[in-house]
Amino acid sequence: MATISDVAKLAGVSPSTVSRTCSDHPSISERTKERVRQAMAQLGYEPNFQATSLATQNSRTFGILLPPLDYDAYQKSFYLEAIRGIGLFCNQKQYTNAILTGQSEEELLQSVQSMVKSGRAEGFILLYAREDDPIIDYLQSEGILYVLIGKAKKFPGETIYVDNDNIQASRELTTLLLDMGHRRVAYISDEWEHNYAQDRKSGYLLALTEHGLPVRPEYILESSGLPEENDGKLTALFTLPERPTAIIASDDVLAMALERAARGLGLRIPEDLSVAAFNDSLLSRLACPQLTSVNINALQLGIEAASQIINHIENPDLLATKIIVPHRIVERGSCCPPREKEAD
Amino acid sequence: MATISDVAKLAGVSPSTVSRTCSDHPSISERTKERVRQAMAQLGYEPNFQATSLATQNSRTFGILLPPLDYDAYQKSFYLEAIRGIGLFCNQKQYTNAILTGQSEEELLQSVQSMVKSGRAEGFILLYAREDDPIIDYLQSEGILYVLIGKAKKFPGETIYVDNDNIQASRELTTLLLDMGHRRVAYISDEWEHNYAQDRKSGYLLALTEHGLPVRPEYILESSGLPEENDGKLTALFTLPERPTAIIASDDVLAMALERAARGLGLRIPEDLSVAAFNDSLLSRLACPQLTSVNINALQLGIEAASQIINHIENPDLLATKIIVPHRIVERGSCCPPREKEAD
DNA sequence: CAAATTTACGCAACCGTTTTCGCTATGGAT
DNA sequence: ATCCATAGCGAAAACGGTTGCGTAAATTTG
Repeated sequence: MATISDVAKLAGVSPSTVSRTCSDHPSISERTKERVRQAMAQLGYEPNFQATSLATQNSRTFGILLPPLDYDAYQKSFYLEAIRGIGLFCNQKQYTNAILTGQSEEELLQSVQSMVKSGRAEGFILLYAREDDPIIDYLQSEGILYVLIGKAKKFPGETIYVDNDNIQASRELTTLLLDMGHRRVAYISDEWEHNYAQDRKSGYLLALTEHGLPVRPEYILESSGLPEENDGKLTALFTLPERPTAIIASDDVLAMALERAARGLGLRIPEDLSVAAFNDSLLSRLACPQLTSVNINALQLGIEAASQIINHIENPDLLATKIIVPHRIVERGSCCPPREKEAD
Repeated sequence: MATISDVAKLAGVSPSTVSRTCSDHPSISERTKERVRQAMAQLGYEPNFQATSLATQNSRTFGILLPPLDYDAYQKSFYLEAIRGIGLFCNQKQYTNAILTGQSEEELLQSVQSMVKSGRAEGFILLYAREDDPIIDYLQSEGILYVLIGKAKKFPGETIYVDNDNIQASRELTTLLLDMGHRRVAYISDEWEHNYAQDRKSGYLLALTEHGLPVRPEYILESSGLPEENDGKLTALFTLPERPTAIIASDDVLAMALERAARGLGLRIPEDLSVAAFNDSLLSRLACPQLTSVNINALQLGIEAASQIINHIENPDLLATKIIVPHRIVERGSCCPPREKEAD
């Protein structure tokens, strides 16, 4: 690899002049700069990354935190899309990102601490947001920059986060069903630990209230674990004396599991049960009938998160902002008006 | 952040002694080492990463290449699992990984070149393998270390790759169907550009031949693009005078799309059509009936790839090895013996 | 007990940049 | 002609480590 002094020699100048040429310093004449640029091109010179960051004391690198071991979550395309968005933006801005993951929360925390103390990372993007997170506590207490994808619960106001307006999205989705004539709409979520599920529930509740409908606790299912494990609870829901005619799932995967359970009980979709969900993953296109789902623009969530963190790295005194990425309800065949006799 | 001389002062030794203590150099007495270690612990010292890599001329970092823009591929959980495996191993070994992606192949190539020339990466893991890849050409011509997940076609023998035995897996899967009594088994793949699809086809062909069955070209569908776009071809396949009674799909997603198409033509699964696929993603558990699929252990593919690249970074004269990660056929409800009248 | 060896550590050079400071021309003002 | 800015560039000191080499003290050897 060519070094700065190789370039300097070839151009007949000193290393400092080459360095200044790279940053387009005004005190170098255009003539000299041109000579230097030619030499750089000729040698295919690119400044050594470690030397630069040692000298400037910044690493242009941040970590991306995947949630610690959570098998099924990893099946979800959301993370990959977000990562891709982050990667895209990084490449543009000449930043580097490092994926961090661990078997456990402690392992992940250790990696984070190590990245910080060794000066490798200038900040972190958390691909998840949960209520009580030791990692956030650490970052917050050390004053380390981080961006959340999801909603900040613990230190809102002082944390930067990128999210959808999940309340609004859920409200719209619920309203869609209500406007079709449904009066018995259920809500199911699996990841209670992830804050966005709570917002989606809030939006659901809001829409019900706005339409003057009562909130029936038996229509709200908040569980966790593999889809299969919920079959019992789902069966209970669908065999209620007044079973719901429509249901909102906080996730496509959950919706699919739910459809399985419903079909097992002889319910047809959408005739007997309308289903709407979130995330608009490939699944929603593959389901029969295709699933009405809210597209949350995961790619753009990633891009915005990267944009935010880089912006804050370069301008440390910027205030904590909150970015809302738009959503889009994609209507497909899984929702239809309720049958006459079942309408309220 | 504490520096090496902070530690040195506190321990009453020179920086070199601290450095040597870190690497457990034999020429430092155990007594002194202990004093230094205490000082390190007290200050929470961790060597500065950029300084270390500048001095030792190695960055303990490699890049992970996602395939350039390929919308649907990103929906697949394979990449995420592999990334997670890589991340897990990296953290253990104190290595850093950087995700690289781009809108186009050129963009990605540029990022790779930049990583190399700036000394940021010591190697790359390619999460995909395709026939004619300018990136591989570049890496090969510059003698840069890389590990493929998938099968190396262009420079086998000189490239390190981690893969499943796709031929064998496909052969077993096909045999499974043949042993059930199926005689008209079709094969469909979408990603012709990815080499593993070709191995899966080979395994399929092999099994047919071993059972003395003819290869019917009309039973082999190799296409690309979104699942929906294949509907025409699939319809043609299923309305053949002698339509297949079983079908192998190179991917779960494809299998789901295929089931949609089949159901649209009134075929029931598995009674009228047995379906078996690859990848064993969450999808295969969510399908009705659940899908028989080959689990390829994506997590371990990632782990092995990381292990290989780190091993080769640290021992540059190691020979190119080839790692085969075991697969596992997960039998679920989507396959059953053909109905009498349809059996050969 | 002197010589030779080994042990245990420090000095200083180096890795490839950035950046402060200072030097040397040059040109304009006086 | 003298003085002062200013433009344009180089020397050298950081940045925080690693490592070859030198050397004093401790130990072994003859």
